[in-house]
Amino acid sequence: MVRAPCCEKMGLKKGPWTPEEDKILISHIQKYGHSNWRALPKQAGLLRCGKSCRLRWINYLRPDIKRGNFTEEEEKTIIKLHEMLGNRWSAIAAKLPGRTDNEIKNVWHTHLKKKIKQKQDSNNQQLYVTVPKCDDLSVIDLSESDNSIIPALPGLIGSPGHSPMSPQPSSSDLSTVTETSGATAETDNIKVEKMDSSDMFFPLLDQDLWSEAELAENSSMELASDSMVAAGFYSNFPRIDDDNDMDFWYNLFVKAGDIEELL
DNA sequence: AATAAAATCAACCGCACCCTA
DNA sequence: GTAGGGTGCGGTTGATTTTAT
Repeated sequence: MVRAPCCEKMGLKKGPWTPEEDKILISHIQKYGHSNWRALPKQAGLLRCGKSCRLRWINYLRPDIKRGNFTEEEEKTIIKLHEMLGNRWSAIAAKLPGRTDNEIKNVWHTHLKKKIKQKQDSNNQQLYVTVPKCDDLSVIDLSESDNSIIPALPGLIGSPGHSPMSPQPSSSDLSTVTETSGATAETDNIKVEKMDSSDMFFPLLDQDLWSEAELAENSSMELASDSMVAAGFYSNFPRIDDDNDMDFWYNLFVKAGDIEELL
């Protein structure tokens, strides 16, 4: 058997659909359904290939399609699902009644990706520790900040063995994150010194330096990996070289707060 | 008002999977 | 077991619209 070309080139129309074509397609599907997309255009008298008909129906003509802008709630759902599922648009669409995979894909590429990046950028400004050589770093209390994203990092900064990056500031210099006086519980606020991006000492590393396989070696890190991938953290953090370091980053990302709070 | 640049979105393309002969 | 047909999916394109200069 010789496979027939998907679209017989001769005489088949491409490009935007006309209202007349839409009408024909809708009425045909209403009468006969769409059990065979390949045969459908011929039966309906459309000069389109089956693929094109299917796409038009699924993405535009289906009666249950929800038109209009995505709500805040829908956007949050997409972000969350994308964090879990990756670019599996149809799976994401299945969780959003009335929305198509194509539409979600478009919204992701045009809006949400940028939105997340902006959030990340602003979060990075606060999350990442600075080289504390500047004397006049002001101190901000995140509890009063609009961008408060770190609920608490008990025992993280300055605790023994937490030295995951290189070059290292000396322990006495590690004043970048300090607990407020009297902080005793995990929910206590912390203070983070305001930083300038030029002060960052985290080297930019390629994602492959910190592979999924490495993360998967440790189940706890595995938990964090999807969120990290989704948030683009890999490119900003150094690799983990020992268990202490592993604990450090695990605490930082998993205990420090749900990814949702970063978004 | 004219033009350029950026954003948006519908549609196409190629691939992979599943089913069937 | 294998090859082809049908379908669905994700990536990409390009026309159109909107915004900025």
